[in-house]
Amino acid sequence: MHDVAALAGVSQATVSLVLNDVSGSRFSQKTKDKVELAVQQLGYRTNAHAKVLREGVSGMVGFVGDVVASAPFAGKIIEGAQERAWESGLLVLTVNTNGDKDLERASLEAMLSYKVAGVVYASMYHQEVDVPAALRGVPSVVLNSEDRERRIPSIIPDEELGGYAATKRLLDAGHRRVAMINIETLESRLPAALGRYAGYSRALVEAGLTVDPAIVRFGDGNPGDGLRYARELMAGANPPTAIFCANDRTAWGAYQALEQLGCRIPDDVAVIGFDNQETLAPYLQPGLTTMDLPFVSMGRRAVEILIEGGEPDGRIEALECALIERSSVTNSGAAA
Amino acid sequence: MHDVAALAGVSQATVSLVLNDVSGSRFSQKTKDKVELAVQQLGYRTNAHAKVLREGVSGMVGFVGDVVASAPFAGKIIEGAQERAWESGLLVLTVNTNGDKDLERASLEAMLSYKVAGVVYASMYHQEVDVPAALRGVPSVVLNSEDRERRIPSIIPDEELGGYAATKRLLDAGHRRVAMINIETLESRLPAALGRYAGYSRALVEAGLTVDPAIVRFGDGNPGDGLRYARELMAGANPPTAIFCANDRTAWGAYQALEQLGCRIPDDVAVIGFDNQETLAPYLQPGLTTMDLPFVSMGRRAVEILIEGGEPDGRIEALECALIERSSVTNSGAAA
DNA sequence: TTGCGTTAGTCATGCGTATAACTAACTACC
DNA sequence: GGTAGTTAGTTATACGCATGACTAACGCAA
Repeated sequence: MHDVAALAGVSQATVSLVLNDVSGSRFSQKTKDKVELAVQQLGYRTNAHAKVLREGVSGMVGFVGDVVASAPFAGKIIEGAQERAWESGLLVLTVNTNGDKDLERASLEAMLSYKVAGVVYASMYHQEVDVPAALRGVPSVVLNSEDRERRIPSIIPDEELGGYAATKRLLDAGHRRVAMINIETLESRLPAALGRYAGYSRALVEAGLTVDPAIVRFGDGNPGDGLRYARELMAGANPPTAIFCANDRTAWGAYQALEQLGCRIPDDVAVIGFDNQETLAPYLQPGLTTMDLPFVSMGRRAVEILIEGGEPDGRIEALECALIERSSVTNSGAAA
Repeated sequence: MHDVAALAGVSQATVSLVLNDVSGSRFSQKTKDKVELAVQQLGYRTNAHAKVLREGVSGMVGFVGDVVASAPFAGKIIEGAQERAWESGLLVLTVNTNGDKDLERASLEAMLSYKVAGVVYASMYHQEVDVPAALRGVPSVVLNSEDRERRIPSIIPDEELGGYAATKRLLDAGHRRVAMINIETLESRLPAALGRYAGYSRALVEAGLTVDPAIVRFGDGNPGDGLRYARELMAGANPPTAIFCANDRTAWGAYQALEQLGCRIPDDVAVIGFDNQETLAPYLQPGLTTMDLPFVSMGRRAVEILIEGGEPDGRIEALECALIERSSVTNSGAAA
């Protein structure tokens, strides 16, 4: 900046004031032009660190996740976070800890050294999470998990509402006998399994039906169990006309079972999935109607809370899952 | 740091020297302890910006990608980059431009303001890419693409070698009639399609065979075309005993065709895929043997080049794809 | 002429750190 | 007891920027 000032024949202060277009101090157009020209010629770029040093707060937010990269949704969450951050002129510092607590501590430390405006703490595999002590006093948000101590706001997908919407979609199509193949036993306390099942129950009850244990199964989330349990369900005394699979891989297995049995989807049996797995759901025959998890929105919302910077509380925000219509559920009227 | 010094009853310089454990200057254990204690009590954390300001270079690297987050591999590349960066104590500043050139320019500008040690420029959809002018003079690497002007090193997967390895795997199992279903026409210039086909050809030629156009097809990379073309191939006069599908989705379609025809995999017909799509390949019946793209390694290698900081040249580094054995190819001996 | 307001800038300072250059006190040796 | 060498620290400075306080030059009214 001193170089620019020298070349333009003005003081460093003038350069700063002109470049930041500070209101209140007026400069002649001639001076402004000289400065701009010198900036061009020197290829000058401001030093963000000096600015931060002076102003005390940087234009960055931190994102630390224990996500294994293979999780296909990790990228979406990060993208949402980064997108929202940039809208406020912030950059995102990303760290992936793969569950390594030492790395987590160290990288968090590094981020805080860089005076990040806040930290998104994304933990993918635990319902309740212990937020690192270092985050005390730093604006932070827990993503896809919940702060065990309820001090920090958390963002999660609304699994219950998603299960409700999926089931209701089947009921609205006229089905009265709706089975569910879940992805875990309820004892596992997996929030996805719990929530989706709760939504399923609520939708049935609202429609004046009851949950019939004879047509509820708990698999492992893979196609093998989808195949096995769908076959079982269809072989039962009073087989369902629709199956709600708690994830798309399970639905894939159900497709295989139904094909083997000669059942047409959606005419004989409707199927609905969950997760909207993009490498799978669109390519099943017929295309799988399923629930989309709001990963991008979750990333966005997390950063937004950081930016809003209100008083931190332990509230949990559940974001809605969108119904993705394809062709595995008929549009109206009863089936079978 | 002045506060720490005051509390410990020493000078700020002493604190700095003790904390950085500077060799050459010896301090009494007593002084060191006093400093450590004061640091603890105050919860002092060094200000990275002041450090950068003084030293001129920050502990961050930039990662800018035009990747849509849905690309399941984006996360892997970023993870690899971040992992390698952290091994050298660097943090990664991530930006996802979704192809928006203005955003790209602006965020690059911001990164450079933060004095990043280098920039990884990841572009997913073009073979040749115009590297932004701002990257002149900044250590940078082009990832999964090539600098049109050949000034900056590029990292890509070795598609040709992958195609070769996949085909050779089939030949080694005893197959002499190996078909290929590609994912694009060669005219599309898609490097993946081109390279995988080239590898396929080379393997055949090396084995003393020739490429028979009668058993080569060009699909769209989706299961539909896999199904269609596999059926066509098997209906031909001299059907193949093995099919190399240039991606896993296509292989999925091929599985469907073979099932419909009553062919057993791998005994009647062997199938090999490409991409090692984790939501698909392990769940096909039988598990799909396929080639894994080295995304994590590519991310790692890109940052490594930045760190090595040699004289930049336009060399292209192609990283090897690993063969993932599952059960769609027999281990030895001829088939059919 | 004096005094005051306006315009167009400049000066000086501090943010927090690392380090070259310096110093004070002590030890060892003749 | 004087001097050189060592130990254990301190002082001062610069990195690049933003900004409150200041100033020089000019116009204009009384």
